Formats: sequence, C-alpha cells, structure tokens
Amino acid sequence: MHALAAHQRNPDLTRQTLLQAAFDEIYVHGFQGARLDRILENTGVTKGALYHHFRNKLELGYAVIDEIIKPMVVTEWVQALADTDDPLEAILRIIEERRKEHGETAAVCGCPLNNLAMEMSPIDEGFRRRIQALFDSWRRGIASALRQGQAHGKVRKGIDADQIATFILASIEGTIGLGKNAQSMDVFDASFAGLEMFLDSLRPAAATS
Amino acid sequence: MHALAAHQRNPDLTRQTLLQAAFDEIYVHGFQGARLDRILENTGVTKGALYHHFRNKLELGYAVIDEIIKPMVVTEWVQALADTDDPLEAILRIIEERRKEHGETAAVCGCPLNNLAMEMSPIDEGFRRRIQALFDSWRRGIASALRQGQAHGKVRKGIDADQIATFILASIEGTIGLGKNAQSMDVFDASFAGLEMFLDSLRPAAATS
DNA sequence: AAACATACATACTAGTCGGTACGTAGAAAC
DNA sequence: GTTTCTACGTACCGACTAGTATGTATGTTT
Repeated sequence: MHALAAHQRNPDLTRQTLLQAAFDEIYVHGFQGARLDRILENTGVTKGALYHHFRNKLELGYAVIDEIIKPMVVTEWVQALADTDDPLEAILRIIEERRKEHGETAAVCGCPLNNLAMEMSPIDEGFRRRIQALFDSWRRGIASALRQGQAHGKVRKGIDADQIATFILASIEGTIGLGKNAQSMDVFDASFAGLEMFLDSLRPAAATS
Repeated sequence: MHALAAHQRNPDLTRQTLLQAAFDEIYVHGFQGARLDRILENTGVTKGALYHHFRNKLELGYAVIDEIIKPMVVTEWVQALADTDDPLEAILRIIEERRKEHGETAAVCGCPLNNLAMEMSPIDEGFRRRIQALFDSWRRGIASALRQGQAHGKVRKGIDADQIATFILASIEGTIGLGKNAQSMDVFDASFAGLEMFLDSLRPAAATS
C-alpha cells in the first residue's frame, strides 16, 4: 500500500506501479472482476493519475499483457530455452524453478496468461490476439529447442517438433490449471510426473545421455 | 427467446429453462461476467420467478454446476469409459465425438468446467469444491478405465493409473484451452496428435491389438 | 520569469446490476 | 367457494464502478 512517496513526481514509476498492481488484481480476480478502485487503493495512486497514463480499463489490461506478461514469457521460457542442448531436461527444470520461485501464489492463481486466455478469448478480440501471439512465441520457443535437441541427439528425430511443442505447452497449462483448482501439490505433482514420462518418451531409443 | 409460453404454469420447466440459460450465459461470459438481466431477457422469465427458484446469483451458479455440468461429465466421460476394454482408444473416440457434436461453440468457448475452475477457484471456495469434486470423479473414471485396460492387456502394466489419468485429464483441458484461444482447429489438432502419441506410448510393448 | 505542457488530485456522474418489496394469478386443500 | 400456498410479475432501490470534468502543482522551455 502507498508504494509511492507523498508528493514526489515520477511518471515512469507511477505507470510501472499501476501496471504491477493491475497485474496482481487481474491475476486474482480476472479482468472483468478486477476493480480499478482496488488498484488505486493498493497503490495510493489517484484516479486522475491512472486515467492520465491509461485511456480506460481495457487499455490498462492490454498494457499489462504487453508490458508485464509478455516479458515474463520471453525471459522465463523463450530465452531460457534458446541456448539449451537438452530441451527435455530444460523444460522440467524451468517448471520446477518456477514452482519454487513463485511458490504459493502460482499454485493458487495458476498461469496469468492462461487465466486471461480462458476468460477473455471469447469476449474480446484485442485480448485474444495478444494472448495468442504470446502462446505462439512460447510454442515456437519450445519447438526450436526441440529441433536443437534433435540436432544434438537428445531428442528423437522422428517427431514433429511443432506438433509436440504444442502438446507440451497444452500439458503444462493443463497441469497448472488442475493444480490451481485442487490447491494441492499432489495433483500438480501427479500430472507433472506424467509430463516427465511423456518427455522421456521423446528421447532417442539407444543413447540416453 | 421467450422459451416459455405466455401464462402457463410449469415450475420445473421454468427452473430448467433458467438453468440452461444461466449455463449458456456463464459459458460465454464467465460467472462474474454473467448478467442476470441477460438470462431473463433470453428466457422471457421475470426476475420474480428467478428469485423464487434461486436465492441469489451464487446459488444459481452452484445449481448450474450441480444440475447441468455434473451430468455432462458423468454421461460424456465417466459412464462412457465405464465399460470399455480399450480406454486409450475410447478416450480419443470420445474427444472426437464431442468435437463433432458440440462443434463451433466448444472450439470458441472451451470446456465449461475448466472455464469455471480457472475463474472461480481462487475467488470462491464453494465453486472450487464443487469443481474439484467433478474433476476428481472425471479423473477416477479415467484411472479405473486404465486399470481395466491393463487387466485386458490393452494398457502397459508398469504405469501408475492414477498418475497417468491426472496427466491425461490435464492434457485434454490444456488442449481445449489452447484451441479456444487460437480459435483455429490446427492448434487443437496439433495438440491432439501429441495426446494420441502419448496414449500410444501406454500400450504394451509386444501385442498391439 | 512568463508561458506552457505534463502529471497528477478531487469531486462528481451516469449507468449498471444484484437484490428486494409487494402485489397477484393460478392451483391445491378442505 | 373460501382459504392458503406456490409461482410468478412489476416496480423500485442502493451499492458499486468505470469514466469525466475541472482544478492544481510541478517541471521545462524560452
């Protein structure tokens, strides 16, 4: 609360504070359930400031995707997979890292991108397109990592990297989603073990390491 | 619109009409985004009738899960899997059946149960518990079908049926979710092909059929 | 230091939406 | 046929909420 100092002036910080608070609010309540007043209360920013930086609620939502969620996908997944020789191991490692880092919140609130996808895709085309673009770059990141893995003999050559990447992404989101609903790590772990099994089945038959 | 005749009296029909319209409304807009006025407009039922049958919006939402969505899960999945010897083939068949039957709507709006799970799990415990119970029976249905498949030599014996069932369920929901966002069958098909591959990997090594 | 644009702050509004109060018509009971 | 309960119908309200109008302080330019 009151993250900004009393009467100092710092537009970039104000904007960033609003974006982060909006992300948190949307993360828990969804976009439609998000209340601007709650964002203002949590930041100490006034309504005038908010509407100075963003034209309306929808633009704020779009900005959250473009400036908060997109960098998350890029750094946590696309870049993290860019230079790996063993994508199958890397994917499992990233998931476990994220679980430790985000902790309880992620278990309860799930994946911010998928939440918005489920809520807004049928309702608002602007949201849908932005979200689809992110899922697409995420999927392409996995696919090119898989191809790199194939080149290094860590992944079977017979598989269609794009197809498998899509399924891996779907499995990850599904796993997070089930865990979010159950709010128990057991469900998440069970599904995660299945994913691990599937990824193992993508290894070349002979050489294991 | 105006699904009920002018001044005829039929409380059971009125209630059912409201439930179905509420389901449709929630399916598209989510529970928070659902508007009672729109439900009334689409049915021709008045507000007095609605509040005669349901105490408030939340109770209506609960009733939609208990009386509309739960039967869906039971008939379309639990019962459909109950008496099969080859669950892997059955799962693929059910998904394709559902795709043909529900058609465009399901592609755009996804899985009603998963939508509510993503939206309401962190917000309302009553929703969360009901949804979790449905996912649980769904998962148990898959697991017992897998065990039956193991008994009939259609599924490898080495696997943990409960674990794999959880992952299969997660993959299904993830696949539907990605397809919903992309609104193109290509994405759905790609992920579906991956699921098919995974299910194939669960077959016994030697005997194929 | 005057002029101007940016970055807020405050007060208010128009509209929406869940919910309620109250009335009434039809059906069942007696 | 009167009472009584169920099943609605109508009108309205209070709370909330996105958005706005307008004022003002701060930094920048010239």
